[in-house]
Amino acid sequence: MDEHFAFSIQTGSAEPIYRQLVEHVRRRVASGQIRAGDEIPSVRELAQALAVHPMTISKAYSLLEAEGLLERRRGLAMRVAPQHQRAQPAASRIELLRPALSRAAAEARQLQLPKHTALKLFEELLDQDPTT
Amino acid sequence: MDEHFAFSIQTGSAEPIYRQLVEHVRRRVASGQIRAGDEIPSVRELAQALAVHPMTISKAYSLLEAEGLLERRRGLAMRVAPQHQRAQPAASRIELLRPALSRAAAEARQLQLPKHTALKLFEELLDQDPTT
Amino acid sequence: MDEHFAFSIQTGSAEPIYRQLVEHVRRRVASGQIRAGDEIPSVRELAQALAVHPMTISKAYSLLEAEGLLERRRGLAMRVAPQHQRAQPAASRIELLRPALSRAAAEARQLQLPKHTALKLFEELLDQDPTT
Amino acid sequence: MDEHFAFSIQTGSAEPIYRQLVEHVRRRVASGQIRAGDEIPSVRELAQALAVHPMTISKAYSLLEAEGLLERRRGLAMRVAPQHQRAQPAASRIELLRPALSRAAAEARQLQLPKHTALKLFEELLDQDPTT
DNA sequence: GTGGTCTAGACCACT
DNA sequence: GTGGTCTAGACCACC
Repeated sequence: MDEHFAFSIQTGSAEPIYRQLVEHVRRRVASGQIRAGDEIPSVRELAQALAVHPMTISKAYSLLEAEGLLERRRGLAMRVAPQHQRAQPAASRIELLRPALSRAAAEARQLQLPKHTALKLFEELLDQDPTT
Repeated sequence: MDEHFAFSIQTGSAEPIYRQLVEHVRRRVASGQIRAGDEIPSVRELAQALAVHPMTISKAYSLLEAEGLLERRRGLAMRVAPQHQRAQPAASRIELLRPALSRAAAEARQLQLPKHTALKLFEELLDQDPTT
Repeated sequence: MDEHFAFSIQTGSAEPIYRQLVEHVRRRVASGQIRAGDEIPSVRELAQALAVHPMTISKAYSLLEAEGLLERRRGLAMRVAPQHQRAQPAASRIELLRPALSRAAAEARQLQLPKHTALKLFEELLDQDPTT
Repeated sequence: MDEHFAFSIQTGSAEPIYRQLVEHVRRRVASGQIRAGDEIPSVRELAQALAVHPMTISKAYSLLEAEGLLERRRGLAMRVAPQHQRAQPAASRIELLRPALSRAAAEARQLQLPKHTALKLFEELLDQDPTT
């Protein structure tokens, strides 16, 4: 299962690990890569796989549970809440992209970069190898 | 002079004030809006204008000095290092945009958004009111 | 651990405490007394041991991180960057001595002291009790 | 006269300009390069030559006057106090070198450099071009 | 006037 | 527990 999930985190990043996990899961669910009812890796399992403190994983899962995306089942692995909305339409998913893109746009303006230059870079980056 | 500089910070942001300042100045210099040799506002002056503690400003300035962008002159206002590269060409400035845009691209991929959808949003955001 | 580290500072000195710490750590690492991967004392711990404000320690550590010598790990103690050059060979360490010695040489010349006189004094001082 | 004096200061140094001047003069007098009765450049003259604020020069001169090395004469240029001890013997001059050399020795010990290595570097530096 | 250093202490975020 | 950020304010040094 770990392999299908392919959680990836960057310990050196400015973004805290638990938040990287939360947003990662949100996007996976929104895009339909993880579906309602799917089990997710246990805290310990994932903690070991990512070489992270279990409490960090736990915190992320708790937040996702609080927002109703995950569901805790006593003695069993957590799973994506069945009643949770499945893959959202692109029109809705796009809103999850807005914050990051809005920030990039603000920086581009401050740098006084021509619009086409910024767009060209973005297009290149969208085409890149997903591991980068 | 404050008006020409128009430093802007957001106190509620997750990004620390001192770092907002650092990156703000970097972009201003890279885009040529502040040029080599220009004096920057004094610590106290800017602190008062932004309603921030002087040490916060000082910390930002110190970091910019450490990276060679600002120059300290004892007893005088700091200024952009004269030997510093002036306004960088777009080809170079674009590199300052890459991190933010790279992150947005990664998110777009995770959301499995069609390329043109992401590009369209970015284009819209680039056209927006430069309130940031 | 404090004892092994034996950080020493002089509060009365003209050199600021945080800089004394920075250079102390640099030399310890260069000489191999502290090695890549070693943890350094926590900010609070060292602050208490030296009877100094924690922020002063923090400032020193931040500078060492900025130059890539220390590595920050969120929620954990900082440590010497693993990828950092371990103990440097004498040929390289000597460069860290050059500034202080260069200054002394300039003064000796201005004083028009015979070379052997200056050298003799230096030799004596090198033999002295390492109280510093 | 400026040429014979050849005051040299480094504005980028950590040592304040006024102190560089004070110690420069002390060493020149101690070594006999400037003798009792010699006139020194006026504040304005030297300030212009060094591109430094006149008050900085004035502060240095005042300190030297306070320690009895210089003498103020109304309406005339300051001069080295006639009663001031002329060139001091090497045995005495060496004491002026001790602080800088002591510091270098302490650093050499912390770097765990072999004695002969440090001595060799010092010897090289003593032989170097005085302008360095 | 300029910036620098340090202290005291609150509050936050992360592991 | 770890470090980070910020404020309030004192005191110093320099120009």
